[in-house]
Amino acid sequence: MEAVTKQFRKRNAILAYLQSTTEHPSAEMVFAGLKPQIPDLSLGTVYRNLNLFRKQGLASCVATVNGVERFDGNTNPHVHFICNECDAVIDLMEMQIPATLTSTAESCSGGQVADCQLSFTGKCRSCVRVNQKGGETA
Amino acid sequence: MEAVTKQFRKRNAILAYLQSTTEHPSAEMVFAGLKPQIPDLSLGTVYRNLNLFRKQGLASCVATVNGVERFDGNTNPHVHFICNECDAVIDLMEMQIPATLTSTAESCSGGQVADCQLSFTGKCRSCVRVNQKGGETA
DNA sequence: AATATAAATAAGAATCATTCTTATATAGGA
DNA sequence: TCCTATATAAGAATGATTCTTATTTATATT
Repeated sequence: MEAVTKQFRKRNAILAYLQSTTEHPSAEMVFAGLKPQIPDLSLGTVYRNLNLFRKQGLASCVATVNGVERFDGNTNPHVHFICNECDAVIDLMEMQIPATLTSTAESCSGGQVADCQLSFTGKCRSCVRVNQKGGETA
Repeated sequence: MEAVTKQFRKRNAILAYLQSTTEHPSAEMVFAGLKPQIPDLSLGTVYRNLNLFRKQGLASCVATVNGVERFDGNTNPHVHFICNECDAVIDLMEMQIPATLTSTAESCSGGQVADCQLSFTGKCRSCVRVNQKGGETA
């Protein structure tokens, strides 16, 4: 049948994928996630559209973990936790970024602030658990 | 004469360079800065030692700007401003990272927080100035 | 001093995430 | 239909970083 237009089908799928997950995927992760449903998707298309979304403000790169950029389709500024063990990037939605911070940064820097990133690194809940269960043999 | 030991001479020079600047240099920038005084310095040595310092807690990567890691020899947690135009990474030393943030993050995440990064992106003071001087011809 | 061992380094190769190039396909307008 | 724009696939190119190998240097031991 194929009555529906094909235009932007892949672009839309990439954006939808990004907005449907909180795992803050890399380009490869988006590609791997969509490939089963879109067998003729190419990695270059993922990269190209992610960069487009970034320019349009529909997505942003929230971290670079082990040399790999991690994207977020949630454009509301929020806090992240990055696990040094399993490379997970986790939202801390309960936390607020103090509103005064940005204006303070603007006056301190003398420049124009466009964005604010607040993130914590360490060992995430599951990795803490795993280590406890195993027990330390030191 | 060359009475002084040569051991760690390059390692020390790299650490000293990192600690003497606030420009948050990349490995290439450290290499370029030291090459005149140490003509037989190799880029691999810079990378290797920067990673060593990172493991030892003597330095950290505070940002990845345009795919390039930027290092900091100042181990006191502090705030950074990253310019999207000139790629400068600037300290905002006057700003404090609210002490409560880290403990809140730890309880919210359920994990163990090792570090906190707070940074602002936008247009730095000099880039704002340049654009004003030139005037917009739109 | 001679030897052995271990760490530091230079040089360049290898890796790998990302970007770029080219050709093809598709949509919309004249 | 013809023309122009954009989207895409495929794979090549780029470039930051890491790895490998051989060499050098320091230290400990004789």
